Amino acid sequence: METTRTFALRDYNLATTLTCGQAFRWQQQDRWWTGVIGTRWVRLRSESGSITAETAEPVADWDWLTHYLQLHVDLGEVLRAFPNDEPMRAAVAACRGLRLLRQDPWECLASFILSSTKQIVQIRQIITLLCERYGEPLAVVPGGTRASAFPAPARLARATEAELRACKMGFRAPYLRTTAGLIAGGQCDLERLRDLPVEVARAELIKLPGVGRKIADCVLLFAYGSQSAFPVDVWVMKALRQLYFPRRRVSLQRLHQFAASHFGPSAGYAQQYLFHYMRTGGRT
DNA sequence: GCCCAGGTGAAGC
DNA sequence: GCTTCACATGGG
Repeated sequence: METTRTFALRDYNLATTLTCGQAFRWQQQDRWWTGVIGTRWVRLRSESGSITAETAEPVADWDWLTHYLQLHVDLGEVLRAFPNDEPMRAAVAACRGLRLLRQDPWECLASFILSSTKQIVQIRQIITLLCERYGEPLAVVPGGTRASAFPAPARLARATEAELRACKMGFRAPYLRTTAGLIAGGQCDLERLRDLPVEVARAELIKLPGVGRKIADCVLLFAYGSQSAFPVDVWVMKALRQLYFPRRRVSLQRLHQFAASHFGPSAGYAQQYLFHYMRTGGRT
């Protein structure tokens, strides 16, 4: 049992991974990245060849952290499965060490319901308010900033629409509240979806209010790890059209077909590389 | 003021 | 089927 542990690894850009728009609660404080994974407060520090983690309370088994960070993944193997074309070579060069996390399905689903037509900085604001107001307080290190767990579905289902709107989520409030109720009531079982074929799980997710193809694909990829999920938002659409179909009109449906056939067994990773590449304009 | 942001659902054709 | 529009809020 200890509160600190160091993990040896390579090809892991912690800062890019935690801020590239897949998770929304990580904050930089001095040399540490502070966040919450499940019901544990944790902070992470990256050094060359290792990541050091510190928790508030002693930990016997660190699997929750290595699983979240996907430390066992061989990034070289992932990248070798990318198509060998110019757009992907440029994206890889711009996103050194970018990894996919493996997040909690409910937090991921709720976060992306709040993401629609919002900039990442605003999504972070909304989620911060939501956690402060409705999440269970967590133990932190002495002198650490207060922290809360992501609010449980039942807690958000119990909030009023007006209360949720006060967290600045606007028209997304009824979507979040109703979906929270369906999860809390067991009409949708997020743990069961983990074991279903990806097409079936996607169809189940899309039944939830405020969840369409894009948000369903985010949950399939970021929470369940389905590499065939390829979320197409405005940035990825821009990337596909500019880089693969310049000066042509291509429908969203056609882009999905192209993505499904072109990007291979690391498609989900390829999507995140294109997303980050476009958002940062090729800067690292 | 204007356009845009990790979209979705409903209404119109 | 596909296209258009409303929906809140804040950044640039």
